[in-house]
Amino acid sequence: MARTREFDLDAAVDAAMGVFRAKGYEGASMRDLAEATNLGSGSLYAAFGSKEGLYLAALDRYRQRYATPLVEILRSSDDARGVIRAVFVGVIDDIVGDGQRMACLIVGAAMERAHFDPRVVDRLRSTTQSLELALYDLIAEAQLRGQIPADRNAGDLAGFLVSTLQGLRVMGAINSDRAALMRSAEVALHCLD
Amino acid sequence: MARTREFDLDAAVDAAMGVFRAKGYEGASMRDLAEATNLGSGSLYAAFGSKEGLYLAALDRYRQRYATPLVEILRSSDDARGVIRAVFVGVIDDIVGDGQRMACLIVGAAMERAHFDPRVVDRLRSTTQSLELALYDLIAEAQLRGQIPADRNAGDLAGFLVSTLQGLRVMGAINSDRAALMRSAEVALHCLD
DNA sequence: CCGTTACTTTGCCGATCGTTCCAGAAACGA
DNA sequence: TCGTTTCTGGAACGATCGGCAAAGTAACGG
Repeated sequence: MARTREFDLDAAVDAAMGVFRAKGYEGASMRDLAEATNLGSGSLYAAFGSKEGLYLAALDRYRQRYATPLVEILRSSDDARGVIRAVFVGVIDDIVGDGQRMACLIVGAAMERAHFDPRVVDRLRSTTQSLELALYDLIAEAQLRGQIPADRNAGDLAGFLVSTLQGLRVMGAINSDRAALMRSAEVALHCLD
Repeated sequence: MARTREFDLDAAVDAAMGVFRAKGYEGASMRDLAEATNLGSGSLYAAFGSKEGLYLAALDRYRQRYATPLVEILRSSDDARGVIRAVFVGVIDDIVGDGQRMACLIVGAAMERAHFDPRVVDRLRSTTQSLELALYDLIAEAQLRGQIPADRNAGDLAGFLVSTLQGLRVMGAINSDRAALMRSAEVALHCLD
């Protein structure tokens, strides 16, 4: 055997994720990434293969850290309106929270990379679909209990809510106005009535 | 006097807009832009000052060409639901239409440039606000005529609809499924009932 | 027709891009 | 402790970046 890896791969991915959120894919240079991760470029290439590979790892980390918890919230309770509202509030707080960074790596990836990298598209579809599916299950069961009108199509509502979340992220990038975002979210929630 | 400008500035801006839509701000090089406009880079710098200046001109062109017509549609009729649906259908067709390009330079600018360039932010806010105002006027007058329930807040609805449009552009970049986008749009329109 | 003026092109600048490679450091088995 | 093996950081690669300056060219007033 021989020398073992010294640096923390997870921490490096986290740091890279931050750089990509702040500067985008093209705007982030490998030097930026090497500096942020406190690694030499050789180590980065040995670990991730290429800038694109590092970006995919950062995108996966973002999904795991910010998208998966939303699904878990949605599956944590039977109070459909309550958990959906909680998800919306969480996302809005995230948007307004750190105004410097790109709010959402997923929306950024959709705009900047989806047309060039099918692996990015796969990940984005997987994320939106799992979110949509969690919403669908939640809504469908609430309809069975009569908490949401049964004449609405649960799949349509789920897709609409996912779309609305992405819209809030865009609007938040243009105008980081928490109250305005909340008003739009409340209108969207009103669609469940 | 002296020699007059030979090339068509408008055509150059159009070509640059296409390049920025396809590649984003950082992804588009001045050589890409010079090639697309059939101009020397010197002419581009004489006319626009910098890459950022050219980007702003392209963004303004995009607003004029794709955002202003939406406002005009909204102000062209008293049939609130009809014109709003027409706007949504138009945007969705635009999204699905040319699958290669970034659907919307405005969303792309919001993600990639808003955090770096306040002049971009000004333009994005101006565009979303004019769209929101047109929607507000339309909805408020429809409420006076009893075509939309008067207990809804017209401003909230207008902001929500603008946000929804941006969300559709993001979802379209991830999955260019016209029927799915239309279903989400129909749910959003249902909020006017 | 010429002088002037402005526009266009060309080529190049220093800097930086993503990537590769190598010399040295460090951790293992023996 | 030593030899081997792997990892590390930084130097350096060719290419390309945004930007610029100077030479060349075309259109005007006179």
